[in-house]
Amino acid sequence: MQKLNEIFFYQLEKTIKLYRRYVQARFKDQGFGITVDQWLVLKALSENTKLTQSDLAELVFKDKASMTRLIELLVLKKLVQRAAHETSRRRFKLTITEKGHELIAQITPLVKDNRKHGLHGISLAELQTTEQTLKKIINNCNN
Amino acid sequence: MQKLNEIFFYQLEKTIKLYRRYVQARFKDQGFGITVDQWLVLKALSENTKLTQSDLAELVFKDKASMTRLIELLVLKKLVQRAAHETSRRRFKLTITEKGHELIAQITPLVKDNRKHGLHGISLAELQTTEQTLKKIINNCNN
DNA sequence: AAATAATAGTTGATATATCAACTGTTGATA
DNA sequence: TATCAACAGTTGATATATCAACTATTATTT
Repeated sequence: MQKLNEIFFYQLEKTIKLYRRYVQARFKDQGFGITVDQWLVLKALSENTKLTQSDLAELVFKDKASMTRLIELLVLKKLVQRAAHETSRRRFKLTITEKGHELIAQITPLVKDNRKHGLHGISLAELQTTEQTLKKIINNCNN
Repeated sequence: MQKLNEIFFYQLEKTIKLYRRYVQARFKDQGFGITVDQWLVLKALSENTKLTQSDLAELVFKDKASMTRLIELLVLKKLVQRAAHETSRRRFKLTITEKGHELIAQITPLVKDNRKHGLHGISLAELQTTEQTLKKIINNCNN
């Protein structure tokens, strides 16, 4: 069998973990007291206010229980508010607070810069091929 | 800013998480009572007996404390043995037990099949480009 | 050789993730 | 409309990850 280091999926894992570590370190450096996952949820919510906790869980690849707790944290940090849902008493209406919007505004340049830094020196063609490969793998794993 | 779904690193994360989930499910289905991380450690050890716990931690992107506990589990499962190191009293000599070797032999076909399944329909050229992209990202994150 | 720094690994505290069982609510259907 | 299934979210138990502080040992410096 191939050595770990030569295995494609090992490299894939290595890449995303290093990138996450890089991003998390920058978040910390610059005094943003949130995790990458919390950021993803915040960003998803800012794109679409109608997302339920279950939707969010799926989006960031966690289960509902984890999402309950993650959102509790965002609420504790006063970045997100939970309110009664207009039509369903099962759901919550999740809204980003003023403080949350401020954080998003402040962190966005950093986030963009992280992506740019991570993708530095990679041509558009390479990137597109890579995206295509990822899509195929995603498909393969779903059946 | 782009939507989450259009962001390259989000796709990257999605890919590896789905693949992991896929592999873990197959491990479970077929009655292999180990996690993907435990498998990676076992495999790394089978490639190189001289690896220390710290080496292993770095290899699978965890810290030393996590590795201590992961190895404890492998020892409990009687897949790995800890013994005194020949030259250093700080280290352990980690060896794979007979049972461990058997597990490796049994799980290897499944592992190979998983990789094949995950990469189905991807050309060699695509794969190589993708690997190159990953390497560049890894480099970018390390400085 | 003595002092100091660096290394390998462990431990306890804490954070987070996952699972299964649960509540309450809504949707479907008979 | 009464029944039952599906759904949204929570909770407690448990597993795992991470951090910081620690011990013991080995390597380096002076």
